[in-house]
Parts: sequence; structure tokens; C-alpha cells
Amino acid sequence: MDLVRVALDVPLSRFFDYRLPVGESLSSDDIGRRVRVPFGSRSRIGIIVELPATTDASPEQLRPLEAILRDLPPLPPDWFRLTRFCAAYYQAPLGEVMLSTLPKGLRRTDPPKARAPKRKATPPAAEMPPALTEGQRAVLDAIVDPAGDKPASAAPASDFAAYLLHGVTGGGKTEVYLRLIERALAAGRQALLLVPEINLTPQLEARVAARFPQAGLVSLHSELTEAARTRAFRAAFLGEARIVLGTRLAVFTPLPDLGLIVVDEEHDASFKQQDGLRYSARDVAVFRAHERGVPIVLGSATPSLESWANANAVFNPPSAKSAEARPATRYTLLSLPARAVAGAVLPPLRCVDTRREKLQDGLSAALLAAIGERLTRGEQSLVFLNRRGYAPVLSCTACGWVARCTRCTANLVLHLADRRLRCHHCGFEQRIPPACPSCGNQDILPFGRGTQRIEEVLSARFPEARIVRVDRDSAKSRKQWEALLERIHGGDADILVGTQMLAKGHDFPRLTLVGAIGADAALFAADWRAPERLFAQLLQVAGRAGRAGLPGEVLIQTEQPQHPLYQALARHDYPAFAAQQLAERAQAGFPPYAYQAMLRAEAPLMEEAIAFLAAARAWPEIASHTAVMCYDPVPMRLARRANYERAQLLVESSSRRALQAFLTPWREFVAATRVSSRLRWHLEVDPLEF
DNA sequence: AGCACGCCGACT
DNA sequence: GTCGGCGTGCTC
Repeated sequence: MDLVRVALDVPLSRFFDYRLPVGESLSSDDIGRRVRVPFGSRSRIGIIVELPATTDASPEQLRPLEAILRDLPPLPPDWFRLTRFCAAYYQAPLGEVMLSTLPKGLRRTDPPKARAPKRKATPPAAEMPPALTEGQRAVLDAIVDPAGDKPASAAPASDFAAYLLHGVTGGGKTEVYLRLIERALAAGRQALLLVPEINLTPQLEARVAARFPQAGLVSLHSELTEAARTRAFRAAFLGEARIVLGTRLAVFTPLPDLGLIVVDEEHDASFKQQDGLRYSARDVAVFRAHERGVPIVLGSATPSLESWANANAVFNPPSAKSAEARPATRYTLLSLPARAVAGAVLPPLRCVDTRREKLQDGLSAALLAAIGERLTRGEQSLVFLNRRGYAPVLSCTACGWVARCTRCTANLVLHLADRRLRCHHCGFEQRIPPACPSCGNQDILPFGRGTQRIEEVLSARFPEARIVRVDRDSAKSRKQWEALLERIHGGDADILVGTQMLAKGHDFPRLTLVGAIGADAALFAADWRAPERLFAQLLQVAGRAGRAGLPGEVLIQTEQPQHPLYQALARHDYPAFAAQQLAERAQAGFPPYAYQAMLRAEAPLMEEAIAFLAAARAWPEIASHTAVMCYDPVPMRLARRANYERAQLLVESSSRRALQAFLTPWREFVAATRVSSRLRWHLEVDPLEF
């Protein structure tokens, strides 16, 4: 009998067998092809994974498949290996992984009538590549040249090499990427360029398109319409697009001639998917490069500490167990030390000690004076603080009442712009009460400062200044965000007040001052990754100052000017910061010196969530996994969110292999436990947030 | 995950 | 008398 084994998008770690309808025939070349099959009461799209000789399904169970879809070639073996790796490593069902990497348009059982794709506007004439700096030349010389045309299947000889390209913001990393892409294209290969968020890098897309007008560049990200995403995926899969620029989801695109992977801003947390399949696109990209035998370049001004340790032998743990010993370095470290733009230098960065003076509405005299100077000179200033809204706390001066979210363990944030109180965790909002709901006192006051309040303070202080606030409230939609950008670029703004939205990927030519306020909070956060993120964020936002010949200046308001983080930051000394952090991590046994996974549960009652985790921890075979440490279940820091009580259980090992060997059977055990329908759980490997 | 089937409360 | 709550079980 003709049997077909099919992967389906269901959370089950098995496949489903079907009969081949009479008159149809399949060969092993059809493995990887999409099929439409009956499943329960509906039809679904699946992927052929095997043509088995026998099946466990009974003859009555076995149903014929409905259609074999031949609109695309079968998904190739290297794509199978990639998705199989992800499923195994991230403890997710293979069918779910496979199907979730396809655009919706390829998972529809009722394919919409294909409209003729719009003709792509011809890009403007190719611009001339700029001359390389010495640093760029040296970096390019150090990176292995891709071999010429090589079919994906053959090729035991591997060009795999992983590079960590450390270079300051504006230091010319992009030009290095472009030259590498040029080489890959010249060798007849495709290039995959991954970026954290595509809407933050429209100018990168334009630049790549202008440099390689014939390469059929496609971009792939979640903001595309279903049809556009499907079109881009097809073009990449068919080899028509020679360059794919995309966000994390693009890492799964089948690319027949892949010859280069670049991950820009590799430290960025956006590469980690935070729901569904919780993968790290950066790590998946490294696996993919290794598996396909192609070079990969990870670029950042502030690399993740994981990558930095991988690129610096000195940070490898002293290896007792030789079986697990890392190679001296897994990545080759390449540095682009100076800014490429002629005349531009790193802006001097200074801490303003806020213990010594009385702040004026949260702003120091030094920062206010510096902003005043910029106004006089007709230059722009940026005030950075990572807190949107007017004030994080609204409180009664008489009885101590604080506006709290009823559904979350969190305070409501005052948004004075639209006179609302808002929960930043669940979206709950309400009007500002006219008096204290607890004691009736009329005197309820905002405490702390968000972007709205700083905007208000600055406009009172500098009434003549044009102030633009940029945060998720003022730039909700892409349209609003672009309108704000246009306003800023058009010189129609003197002072920018904003959150990290402003830190990423934008050049503001007349911006010469960056002030950071409220940064200290991250120094004492419970999350031990907070300093790493703070350093990256501050260095990134500092890089906005003085990029086009105008000298810049960065002021950081802090009560801890002697803190090693700020000391290193003032010297623009990422290596020193990384060394200090890695020493702490090694001491504490945190990643990258340990591998972790987190089991999380949420339920209406905390006891339910804890009980579930306790049951998971009570797995009988746990004792045999001696290299794995399983901690006690604890409530999460934000214990209640949207009326769900949340708890988590950390498992840890100094050996990635031992952790994996534990997780697979453990997950099976956990999945088999009966739970109430109100309880939701997931297992996350390499969690970033705690 | 969907989606069925199945057994107990408040409504036209 | 039925509509519908969500508990349990299955999907080749």
C-alpha cells in the first residue's frame, strides 16, 4: 500500500500516516512537499516527511490524502535538518515547528486566486561603494571567501566559520556586510541578512537595494501582508531573490544557494521569540551556517556576553570535563575600532552626579544648561529615559493609597496626555479618579517621571523649543512613527524626549547632545541581565550624538558615577565592561557559564501553578540526572498578569548536553500530566527574562 | 491546538 | 422543555 507520513501543525510529537489516492504516485523526491489532508473534521496542510513501508495506524484509521501541492519544490533536506534541530533543541513538536516557519499563504487549504505580482519598481542606479577604511579592509581580509557555485546537497567541504564583528555604532559595519554580500553574490550564492526590527531599518533596506539592484532583494518580516510574505518566501526559496533581509522569522527561509549569513545587532533581544516556539534566531542562524557550511558574521557594538565569551578564549570556563571542553574560541573576533565617517569621533560621555545637587523636576543643572546651549546653536538634543507615560505612580498623600491594576501585580501608570491610568502589562485602563478612592482625600499626586512629564517640564523650561516625544504612545502605528521621524529629520524639532525607540538605528544629523535619565534603576534590577541591556542601550543612544561632523556630548545622570558600568561606558570600553560582567557571571554560575531552561505555569490560583511545577519537579527519574540542578518553583516577579497567577521553575546545568538529555524525557513527562483547562504552561530553553 | 461528544444549570 | 457551560478525549 502507498503510505505517506505527514507532519502537521499540532502540538503532538508524532506524525500522521495517510493513504495515497489511486492514480497518484510519489517518489522519495517528493519528501518535503506540502499536502492537503483530512484531519479530524477539517482539512489541513501538512508536509511529507517520509514514505513509510508500514504503519501503526489501523486500516480504518488510515484516510487518503486530499491533494499533493506542486506549486513549489519540496522543502529541501537542509531545511529538514534545521527544523529538526529547532524542534529538538527547543523542545517543541516537529510538525508545529515545520509548519510555523511557512508563511500563512502556504498553509491555507483554500489558496486564494494568485494575483499577478506587482512589478517591482526599478531601484535607482547603483550607487558607488565608498572607499574602505583600513579597519574594514583588514576585517574583510580576515573573513573567508565563499567558494563558488556549490549545490546545497553536495559539499562535504565546509566554509563554515563564525565571526563576531565588534564595531562601534557608525563604525562602518554595514559597509562590511555589503562587501561580504557582494562576494557571496559574485560566487553565485544567496545572502541572508538578519536584523532585529525591520521598521527601524528602512534605510538599510534602501541601501542594500541600491547597491545590488539586480539581486532581487526581498525583505521578510511579520508586518508584511500574507500575500507579500508568501511572495517573498517563494522568491527566496526558488532562488530568484539573491538577498534576503529579514527579522528573526527569516532565519527559516529555505535558500537553495545560501552562501552567507549576517546577523546585525546580534545582541538584540528581538532575535528571541517570546511566545510560541521560543527560539533565538541568532543561535539558530549559527546552527544553520554550521550545518550548511557557510560563514556567519555576528555584528554588534555591544555583543551579547554569550557571543563575547565565544570569541574570547580567556572567558572560556576552565574545562575540567574534556568531553564538554569548548574549542579555544568558537568565533573569530574581528574589531572595527574607529568610526568610519571622516571627522566624526566618539562623543565624550560624562556622568552627572545627581547626589550633589537638587534636581529641577528630575533634570540636573548640567543637562539643562547643555540643552540650552544646543538651542542657542540650533542643534538638537535627545533626552532618553526608558519609561513612558507621565508618572509611574499615582498616590494619595494622606493615606498612602496607590493606583494599582486589579488584574496584575503592578501599579497603574499615569498618562496625563489622555487623562487615563493604564496598566503596561495587561492593557487595563481607567479614568483618573477625582479623589482618593480609599479615603476621599482630593490630594492625589503623581510620583516619578515618565516621558510625558519630562516633555512637560522641558516645555515649561524652554517655551520656545520645539519638543517631540517619541515612545510607544506617540508612535503607535508605523505611520505615526514615520511622521515623527520626518519631523525630526526635517529639522522641525529641537528637543527629542523618548524611550529606547529612539536609541535604535537612526541618524539625526543635527543631534549633538544625548542626556540619559533614570538609568540607575537597571543597576539594581532583580534581573541579572539588566546591566548588560543597560550598557548596550546607553552606548547605542550615545551613538546618536554627533555623527556628521558636529561634535557630540553625552550626559548620564546617576547617583552611582563610580559604578564600573558607567566607568567603562565613559571610556566607551565594552571589553572592560564585558570582562567585569563575565567575571560576575562566572562567580555566580550564570550563563554563559551555565545552561538554563525555564518551566512556567499560569493559572487563576497561585497554588495551582505552584502545584503543577511541584509535580513536574517530582519526576521520578530526576535523580538520575545528576548534572542537572532543578530549583524550587517560585512565583514570578510579576506574579499576577491579566488575572493569571504565574510561577516558574528553573533548571540548570553546566553542560548543555546534560541539560538537553534531561529536558526531552522531562518534557514528555510534564506533557503527560493531567492539568486543569485553566492552567497554561510552557518550557523555554535559554530564557532571557526572569 | 481545534473540535467533537457529553452531561448538568438558567432561560425563551 | 432547550441553549450552553467547559471537562475529557481524539486526531492517521
